[in-house]
Amino acid sequence: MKIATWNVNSLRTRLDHVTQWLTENPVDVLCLQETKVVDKDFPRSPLEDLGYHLYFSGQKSYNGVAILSRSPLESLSIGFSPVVGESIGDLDEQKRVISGALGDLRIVNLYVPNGSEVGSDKYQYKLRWLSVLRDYLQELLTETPHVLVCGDFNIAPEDRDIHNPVGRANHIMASIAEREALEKSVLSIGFIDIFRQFNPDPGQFSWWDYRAAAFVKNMGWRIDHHYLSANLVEKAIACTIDKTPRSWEKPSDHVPVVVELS
DNA sequence: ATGGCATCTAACAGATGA
Repeated sequence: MKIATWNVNSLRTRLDHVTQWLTENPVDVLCLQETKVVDKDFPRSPLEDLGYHLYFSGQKSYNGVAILSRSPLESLSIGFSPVVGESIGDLDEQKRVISGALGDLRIVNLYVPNGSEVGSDKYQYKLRWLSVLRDYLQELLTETPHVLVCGDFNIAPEDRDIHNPVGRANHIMASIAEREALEKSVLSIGFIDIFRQFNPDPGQFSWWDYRAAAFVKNMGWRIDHHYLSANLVEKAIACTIDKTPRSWEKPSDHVPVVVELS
């Protein structure tokens, strides 16, 4: 079974890329972020025609997440509050969390806040959001030991995940507090960054800035991830980054990351 | 280098992204 994650930076703008990629890579599940489309305008037919069931949570202009699955998902859950309760303030207003189950496997699709600049209000929001993510994932782990958490994390976990780590301690997506939050909310409760189980090398990225010809110079960041719960790691066969769509015309700035499970 | 580029909007400039 193959599961992919891809921040498409507007699903409607990238619809041809998504359908082309799915035609060439007929994964079982595709988790999308930054769909930027309200639910009533979600482009259903082109994706259903490829054989996918669609699950989505969108809003106008920003954010938005979706799961495309060849088999129907069970126990669909949108946002943090169905899992952690209503005491999370404004953290479900932005549509960043969707989850569903395939048998005993729970799949969680996340679009972690960007954070803008270190120390900004959006940065504090990102850290608050990650704090609630810990409660959310811990609760899910009590329900099933087989949890896959994927998405755009907007955090490069280590310096080898950045083309040039100089100044990263105060850089958004690599600051000390962000990495500590990722450690506390995901890694410390047993999740494994499965890409690094197969690929230890530097220079492997999932996002390249649109500016300064970053892609052709491979000046990227690895910020899109698949985390597997400890009980799922032994089922992992491969995890790969597909850079191909970044070279297509008018691409997303992110590319798909695919994990294969037995 | 507060640029460089892309996407969105009760748009045509400003917010957001990373």
